[in-house]
Amino acid sequence: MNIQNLLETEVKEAVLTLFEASLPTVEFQPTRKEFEGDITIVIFPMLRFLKGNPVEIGQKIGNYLVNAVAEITSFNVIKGFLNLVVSDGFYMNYFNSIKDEASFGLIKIKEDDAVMVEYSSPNTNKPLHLGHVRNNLLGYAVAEILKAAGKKVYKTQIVNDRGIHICKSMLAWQKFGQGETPESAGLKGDKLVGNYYVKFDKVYKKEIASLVEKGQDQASAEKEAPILLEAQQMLLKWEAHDEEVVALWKKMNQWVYDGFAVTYKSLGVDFDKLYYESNTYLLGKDVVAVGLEKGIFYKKEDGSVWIDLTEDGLDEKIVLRSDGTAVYMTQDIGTAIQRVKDYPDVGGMVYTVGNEQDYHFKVLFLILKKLGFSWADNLFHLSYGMVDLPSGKMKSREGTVVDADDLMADMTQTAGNIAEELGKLDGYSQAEKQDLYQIIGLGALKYYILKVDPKKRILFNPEESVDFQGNTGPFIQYTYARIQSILRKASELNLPDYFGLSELHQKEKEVIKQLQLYPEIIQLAAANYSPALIANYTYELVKEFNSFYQNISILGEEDDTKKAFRVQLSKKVGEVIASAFTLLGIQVPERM
RNA sequence: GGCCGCGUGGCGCAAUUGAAUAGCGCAUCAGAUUUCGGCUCUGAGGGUUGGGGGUUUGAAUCCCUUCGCGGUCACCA
Repeated sequence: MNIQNLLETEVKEAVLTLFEASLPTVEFQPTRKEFEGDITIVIFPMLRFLKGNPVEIGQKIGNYLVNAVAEITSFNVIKGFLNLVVSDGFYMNYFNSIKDEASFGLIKIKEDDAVMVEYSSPNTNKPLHLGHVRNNLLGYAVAEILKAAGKKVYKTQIVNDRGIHICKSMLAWQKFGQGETPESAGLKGDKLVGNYYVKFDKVYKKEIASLVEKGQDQASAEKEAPILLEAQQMLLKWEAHDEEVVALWKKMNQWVYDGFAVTYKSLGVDFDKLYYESNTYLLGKDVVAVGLEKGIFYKKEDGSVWIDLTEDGLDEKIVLRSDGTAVYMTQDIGTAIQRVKDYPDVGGMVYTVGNEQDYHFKVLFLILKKLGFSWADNLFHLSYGMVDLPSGKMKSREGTVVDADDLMADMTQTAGNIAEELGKLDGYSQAEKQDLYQIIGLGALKYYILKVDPKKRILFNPEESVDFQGNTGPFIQYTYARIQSILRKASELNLPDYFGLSELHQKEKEVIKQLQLYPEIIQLAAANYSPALIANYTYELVKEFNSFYQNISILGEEDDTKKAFRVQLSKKVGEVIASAFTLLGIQVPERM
């Protein structure tokens, strides 16, 4: 029970007896540091329900609470703010109640309340890059946060494994590959296939140039370049289930999947269920037929099917081509429905997709709602901004992308260099060091990306992104490691296991107050799909701990009971840091 | 051009639901501690929250307007 829940009913009670008015809610705030008190009640919103001077009202409620609630020892009123001082005993009891709770703040999963979280969803013609990294980190973290808030979660992705872009790399390999394989080339499969995608583009550009030289105009040259026509032929063959093409497609896709598996493993993300576009690209057409009957969609003269969303402030959108084939929207409608068929407990979905598709998802959700699906009210587009480099925008064909594997290797390397300079890892084996560097490097990367609001674009500077100071992953990891060191030392001291203090140091109180927020933060983060909230909370906790650490001696204290308490408090802070970082997909090191 | 998003000290980011003097980190300066573990802590300087107007007891937050940046407006995905 935290103080807020305790006070809410008491305050309502107070207002009822003092002013004969009933309040729907009470507004709480942590008291600002410069004022005396632990929790603050804002009087202003009450003025709508009862008349009077805010200061007087505050005084009266304050008096009432001090008398009625044992945990409130005193109060002061400044303007419309009622600052309450909460007794040390309350915080001590609170801490005792959570100190052995292993899954503090986490809510047990309710099986009947499932969410499907989609993220990653790459194309199978090139390796993952920095943009995917943000996507994966966000999607994974949101999935874990939802779990922590008690939702059953299915992590999924839809693999873009078909289409003209896949045929391009297949064709280039067929023409120029000379049987090269990932083994023979010594390359990850996704890298190898990506190279042929680039190769295709080069040849294609050359062909266009030579056509233009022969007098053709640019636009038609782009459409008639022989290699492009060949790729289109290949797609037709694929759709006709041509054995040879399908075999090649399977082989090369498998190379890519093997490569992705490695990248996902180093990123630390996973999936419960994979969907493949090759299986879903025909879905949705039957639903369109149903919607057409219901009058949700309409048919144009050429046979194409549309939906008119002008009344909703959007425009008209096509859902079926005139030749009867599905478009992107059709597939997404069908896939969403398929997912609920596969997992009937799913009552909502989260789509982790870049903000260039904001409009698409707005339309998709609206269509699903109009089609009358009960779960359509619980769809969320986890939209995020682009990741730019100091050099500008990333473009795959121009080679200005940052490859995900290279990036992680770089971060690990940089973390290693910095740690090496700082020393203190003597006695570690090379393998242990490498492990640690990876934990730190990835911690830096993940925290750097997750701490900012997803909506904002990120300017990613690889050189500056590994930082060990301030609001960074490594700084928090470092604090965690320091706590572990304290615990190791403490375990040699033979401290009493019982403790209970009647008085708390202000810094101890502050740390407990910060711990107290953790369960609320998880709920809030889940409600807002916001890993950033967790990240920034963790940093606040670390700062609070450091201030505590600086101001009072933990192991130097002569009183064993106090020492034991402070060790327990440090331990709990460590646990919450680890717990919060786990939600973000970041590991914490025992030493660093 | 229509629609959507963003704009906060030099830089990078915060700020539940509209609340107290807009916080924090880097960087700069001055101290403290140097105790378990180094990069810990305290303080200072630095802001008309892009500009203008409005609603409100109260606005970074809501409304209008304007400027800047980005995205999107395909029978592509």
